[in-house]
Amino acid sequence: MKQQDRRRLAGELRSVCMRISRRARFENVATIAPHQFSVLAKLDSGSSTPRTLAELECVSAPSMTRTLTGLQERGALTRATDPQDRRRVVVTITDAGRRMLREGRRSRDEWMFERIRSLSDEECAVLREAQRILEGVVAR
Amino acid sequence: MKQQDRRRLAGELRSVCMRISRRARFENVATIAPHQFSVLAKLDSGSSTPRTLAELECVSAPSMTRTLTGLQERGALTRATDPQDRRRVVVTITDAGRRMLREGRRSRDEWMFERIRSLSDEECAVLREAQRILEGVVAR
DNA sequence: TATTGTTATACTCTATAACTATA
DNA sequence: TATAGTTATAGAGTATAACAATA
Repeated sequence: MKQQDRRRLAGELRSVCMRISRRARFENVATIAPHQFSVLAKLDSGSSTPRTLAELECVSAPSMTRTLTGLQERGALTRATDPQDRRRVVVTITDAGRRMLREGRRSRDEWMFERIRSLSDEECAVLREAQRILEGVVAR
Repeated sequence: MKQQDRRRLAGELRSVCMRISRRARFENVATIAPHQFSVLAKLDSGSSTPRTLAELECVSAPSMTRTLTGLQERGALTRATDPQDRRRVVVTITDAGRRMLREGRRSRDEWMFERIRSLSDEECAVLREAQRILEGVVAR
């Protein structure tokens, strides 16, 4: 495939991903905001600290403090000072947080599922393969 | 493909589209914000009014007023009262606005292109086909 | 009286700078 | 003196309510 064609493919793929992303976000009834959702997803695979979370999410430390406070007020996580280094705070997801995460996922996926279900098996196979390739692309 | 598998595919596709969307947005050097970019893209295919643009963009009328004012201050568009119905304002993109739009597109697409260029021809073919299917999905 | 657009005001999420506690 | 986290404050972008101009 020529470089020119790849450039066009890149542009069109980027565009369609953005539109899907936008609609899956807008057209759902999520009770949890995107930035909160993203933090809970990180915490679901293990406890962390505010600083680490801020770096992973590409936001400032004060922004993360605020996000964590909001989630804590809703009972989605706990904050505890690390006994080893008492400057540090260990953030841990709660069962309620896991429920919010699950509900958020379900809500977002519903939009996509409604549009996938009417496709042919062949089309789904292409999308499955594309998803695998894109996982590699985004991992870089 | 079983319903269960489709549901999982939907979730994973939605997720990877969001991550791509997020990174293509964050990791670019765009001089134009996403909501401004989106409005200019609409105007590029023809003049419009604040109200229509607000509805297309799913934002309130005052928000659109603000966005338009910002773009106008940067010389990206003009506002003129409609002589037929003097309550209405006709918004038109300028040449400077078209240049911003082009530059914004180039900047966003660059991230994706850098990751597409090292794929095999076969992988690109799958992505091309997937893009076509996803265009249909998002059109609904 | 209804419609189009803007202004007034407030809320949320973001950032940088200043501060506190601990190492 | 350096680091982790929070608080203070300000700047975007958003919304609803109130307003002016026009139909």
